[in-house]
Amino acid sequence: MTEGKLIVLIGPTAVGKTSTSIFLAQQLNGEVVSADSRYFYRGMNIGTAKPFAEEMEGVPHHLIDVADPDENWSLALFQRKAYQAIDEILAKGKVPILVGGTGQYVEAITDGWQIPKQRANEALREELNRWAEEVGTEGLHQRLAVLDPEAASTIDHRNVRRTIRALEVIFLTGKKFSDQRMKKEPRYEICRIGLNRPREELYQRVDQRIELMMEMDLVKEVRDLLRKGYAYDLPAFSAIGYREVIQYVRGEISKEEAVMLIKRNTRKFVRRQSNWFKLDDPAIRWFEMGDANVAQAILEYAKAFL
RNA sequence: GCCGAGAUAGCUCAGUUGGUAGAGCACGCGACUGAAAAUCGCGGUGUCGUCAGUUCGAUUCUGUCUCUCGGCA
Repeated sequence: MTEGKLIVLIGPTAVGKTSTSIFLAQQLNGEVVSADSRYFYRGMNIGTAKPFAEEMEGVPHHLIDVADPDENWSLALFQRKAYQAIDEILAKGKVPILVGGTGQYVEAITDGWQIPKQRANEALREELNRWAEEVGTEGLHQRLAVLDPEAASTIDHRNVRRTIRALEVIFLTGKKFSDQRMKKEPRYEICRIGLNRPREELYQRVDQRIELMMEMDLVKEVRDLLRKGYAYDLPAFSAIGYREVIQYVRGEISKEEAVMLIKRNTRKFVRRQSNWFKLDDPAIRWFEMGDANVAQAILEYAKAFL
């Protein structure tokens, strides 16, 4: 028994999710729930390509500008807030449209992820990081292999970050990480709509978008954030565009290098995103954004689902 | 015009005491459960500038030509 119908719009950065989602919401009496890990943060607008208020054309958006850059959001917190937003929209008799972006976050909703309850513990993470420097990442991973062989087998031995998270959960809960990480039936009946474009075209759009970001003065946006007192090494500033501009602002690289790096890293990001949303996934109905009347075709498909 | 250095993967370059080659980046693929725009793994890629000589065998040695970059006129 699901709690309602959910439309999920997925696809890589710069494919055209924003305009499609707003069009769908207008046509279907819907509201947008963002599944983009960088839209949470207030003041991070240009570099994240966050939709502007005018662009939204009155369509309500959820989970955008809900935190300051020094508040650390997470998968579990996102999941809770997203469920809440979706349920509220359904209660109003409207159509929720989840739009992302962040593959892990989308999947947590669409695949009913049961996330280990243990929250992040910075002190322990620091301690484990120091330990990793002593015994090496291999040593850390071997420790995990002893405590939770199943988790160890799914985490690469050189991936310190994921190894540390698994150890953190085990140390703090006294239970295996692999036993606390599960999937249940999704809470909603889901219609997955994938937006696609040829890679080459996507890369071109990415490059153009980045030039535009520089014209809109991303550098000033970053300077303003730092001037407000936010530390340059906040997790939120690991976002593409921000970390490179921060390097530039701190005099570590030239502006040209920063732009080049932003382009390069965004392309890599496109590829990593494509890993979550696969073209041969039978659960996703893909639409080519270059085609004529795509928006109409997507609308028809969504209507048939509802 | 002369002298010197160079020409090897899409790019920057390494290398082969002669047995047809390898790094980084780019590019492609994959993992992902409270940092995820994060973090990490796997994989191709080549007439080794031209023509000739020496050699069983040349990308490697010799000569030649072409081009590039320095310096000197």
